[in-house]
Amino acid sequence: MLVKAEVLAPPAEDELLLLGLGSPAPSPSLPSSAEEEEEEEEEEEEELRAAPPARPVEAPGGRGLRRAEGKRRLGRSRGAPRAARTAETAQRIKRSRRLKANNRERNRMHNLNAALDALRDVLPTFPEDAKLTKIETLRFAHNYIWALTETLRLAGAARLGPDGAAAAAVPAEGSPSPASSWSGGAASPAPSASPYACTLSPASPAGSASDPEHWPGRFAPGPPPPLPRRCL
DNA sequence: TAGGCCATCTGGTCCT
DNA sequence: AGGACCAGATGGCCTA
Repeated sequence: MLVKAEVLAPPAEDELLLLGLGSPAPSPSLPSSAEEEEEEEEEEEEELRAAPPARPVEAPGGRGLRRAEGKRRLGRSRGAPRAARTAETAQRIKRSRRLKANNRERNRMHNLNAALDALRDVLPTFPEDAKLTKIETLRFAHNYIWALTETLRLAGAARLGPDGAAAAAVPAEGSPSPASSWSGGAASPAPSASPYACTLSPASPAGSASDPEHWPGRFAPGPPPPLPRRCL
């Protein structure tokens, strides 16, 4: 499943860019990336196009002056020495690539988060439950899949034969059949459409619980239950 | 206020 | 060379 990153992407600031209006004062720690990125990209392209005759050196804050009606700065030839200018050019290109990489990384993480959200959507939780954290979502999904698999296995065994298999299909506690006890009855992988009488316990399936450090807090592994669910 | 969670930046590494 | 992926660092926000 592919989820477009744009869904979660921050609002576009294209208009501002097109109008030549940068954000008033981007905080130093949060460089209003998209915008700055565009600027820098533009700079890089200009840099590359106009490579040999280096552009006049600008003060770090003087971006707005860059396209000042083609007016040449006086003293261009008297500017920084060529070596310094090329060094600065290299610096700017480096910076531009960094910003590009930051942008890609941001999009990548947005995609990851979108996938995580999609996963949350198909996990059975009480609606009033607080949003699962990332790690909780992954662990819950892991256990949920395990529980569904187990349910299918037991249900299949029940259908197959009367000898032993049927007995195995009935949980030891004598509770109703696993499949029917799932909210909505069907072990659908997309149960979000129906209200839930129960929710799965995110407790670990057997086997992966060996490392307690991986199961902190409310996701600590309990005894591996045949059906990790929590009916209150 | 400490701790948990998160988003973002960053530099390194691997892959195409 | 450029992009994807990864892990560490950092700072903000929220809650107990």
